[in-house]
Amino acid sequence: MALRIDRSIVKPLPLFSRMSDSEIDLILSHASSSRAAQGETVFVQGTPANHFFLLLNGRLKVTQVTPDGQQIIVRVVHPGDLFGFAKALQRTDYPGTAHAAAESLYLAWPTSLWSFFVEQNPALAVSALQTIGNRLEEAHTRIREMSTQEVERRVAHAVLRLAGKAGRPEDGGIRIDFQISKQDIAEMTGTTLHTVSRILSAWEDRGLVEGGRQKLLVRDLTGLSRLAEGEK
Amino acid sequence: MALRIDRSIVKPLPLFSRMSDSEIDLILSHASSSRAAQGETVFVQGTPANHFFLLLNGRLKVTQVTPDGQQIIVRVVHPGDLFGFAKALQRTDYPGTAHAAAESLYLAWPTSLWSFFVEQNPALAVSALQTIGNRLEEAHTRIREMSTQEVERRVAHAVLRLAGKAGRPEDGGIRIDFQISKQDIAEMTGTTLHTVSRILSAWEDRGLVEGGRQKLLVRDLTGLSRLAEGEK
DNA sequence: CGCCTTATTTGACGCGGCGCAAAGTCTGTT
DNA sequence: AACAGACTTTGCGCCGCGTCAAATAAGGCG
Repeated sequence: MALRIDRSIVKPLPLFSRMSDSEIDLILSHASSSRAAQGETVFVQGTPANHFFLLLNGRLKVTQVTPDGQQIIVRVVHPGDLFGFAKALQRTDYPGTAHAAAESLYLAWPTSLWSFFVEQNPALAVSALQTIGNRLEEAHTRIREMSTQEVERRVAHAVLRLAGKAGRPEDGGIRIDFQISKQDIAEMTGTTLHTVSRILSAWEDRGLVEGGRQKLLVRDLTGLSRLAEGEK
Repeated sequence: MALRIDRSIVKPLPLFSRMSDSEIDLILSHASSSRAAQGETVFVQGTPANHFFLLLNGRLKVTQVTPDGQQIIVRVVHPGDLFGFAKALQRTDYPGTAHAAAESLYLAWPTSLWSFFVEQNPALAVSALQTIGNRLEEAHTRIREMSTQEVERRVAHAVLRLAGKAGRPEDGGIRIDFQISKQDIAEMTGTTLHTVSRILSAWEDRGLVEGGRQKLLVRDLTGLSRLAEGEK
C-alpha cells in the first residue's frame, strides 16, 4: 500500500496505451500496490472477489481445484496482465487461486470500481475486451491442442509459449524466468508429472532442453518448434 | 437484408438490457438481417472478418480446422448470442467457420462499427465484456474437464449443457433442439465418434438417453447428472 | 553438516479409448 | 422403389499414457 506508482510505469502497457494522462492518473489514484513474496497467495478460489489486479512485476500462477481434488493451472500471469477481474465474468467470487511463482508487485482496485472505470473510459473498455479476447483465444488454442494432439506435442507447445512469454536469453539458450515444476507443466497440458518428466528427459537426451529442479532452459528453440508442429 | 427488425425483438436480450430505446434503435439502424438455411455457411475460417453478428433464431456450430485437418467444435451459438466478433479478439480474420445447424436468423454489422459502438455505448461494452467473459469461463470449464475427466464424464457434461441451452421439453424427456451428430459430440469433447457412439449406446441401454440419426433425447436428466459428477 | 521435505526420475503394468475395418441404417433423391 | 450418400454401430487389436511403487536427488533449515 505504501508504494507510489508513477504514471510512467504503466503507460507503456497496452491496457493504458489509448488513455490520456489524466485518465491514467485518475485510475491510478484509486489503486493500491502490493507485494507478494514467492509462494504467497494473492487471492483464493471461492472467496469474494473484492479486488481486481494488474501485475507490474513478477509472475503468478492461477490454479483451479476441481471438487474431486484435481488441480489445473488456468494460466500464468505475466507482467502487464490484468488478473482477478471476476466482475467482468459476472462472478462475485474468484474462480481460481493466484499465487506468486516469483516475487511479484501488483496493483489492486476495489471490484466495485470496475463498471465505473469501464463505463467512464471507453478506451479501457476496448483494451479490456481485447485482453479478455486474447485470453479466450488462448483458451481455444489449448482446447484445440488437447483435443487433437498427443501429449508430447502439447508439452512442446506449452514450453514454447513459456519461452515466448517468460523467456530470458541466456548463454546456453532461453531460460524460463520463474520457478516451474514438472507438476506445473503437467497441469498446464492435462497430463501427469510422470509423463512430463519422461518427455523432458528424452528431450534432454536430444539436446533440446535442459531441466533441473523447478528450472527449465530451452536449448534448441527451432528443434522444439519442429516437434510442436508434429515432426518427429 | 429485407427484414425490418423491431426493437422489441432484441430488447429482452441481456446484451441490450442496459440500453435506452434510442441507443438500441441507433444500433439496429446499422444492422442488416439475414437468413441461413440449415447447413448453410455464415462465415469461413481465415476469411476477412468484415462483419460481426447476433443470432436471433436458430442454431449455429462454430468449428475450427487444424493445419493437419483435424476439426473441433469451438462452440454452439444459441439465440441471443453474439458471434463472429473477431475484432474484439484483435483479429482481422475469422478464427473459425460458422454454419447453421438449423434454419437461422441473424443480424450483421460491419466490423468497422465495433469499436465505435463499444466506445459510444458503455452499456454495450459492459455487456460485451460479460458475454466474452462467460465464454472464457466456458472454455476454462472445458479445459478443466478435458484435463481431469475421462471421456464418458465429458460427454455427459456436454450433453447436459446442450440440454440446458438447447433443450425442448418433450413427453419422453428433453429433446436437443437441433441436428447433432455423434461426430459433433465427439468434436465437442475431444474424442472420436466411435467412442461417443459406444457411450450413447450404453446409456440407451440404461435408459438415460434415446439416440437417433442426428437426434438426441435426454430421458433421465438426474441420472445423467450423477454420471457427470463421477458416480457410476 | 546432516536431516527433512519436496521435486524428480524410472520401471513395471494395465487399461481406456483410438485406429481400422466392415456392416448396418436412415434419408433424401431420381 | 431403388440407389447413393451420410450417419451409426460394433468388433478387434494395439499402444500411449495413466497408475502404482520405489529409488534418487536437490534444496532448505536448524
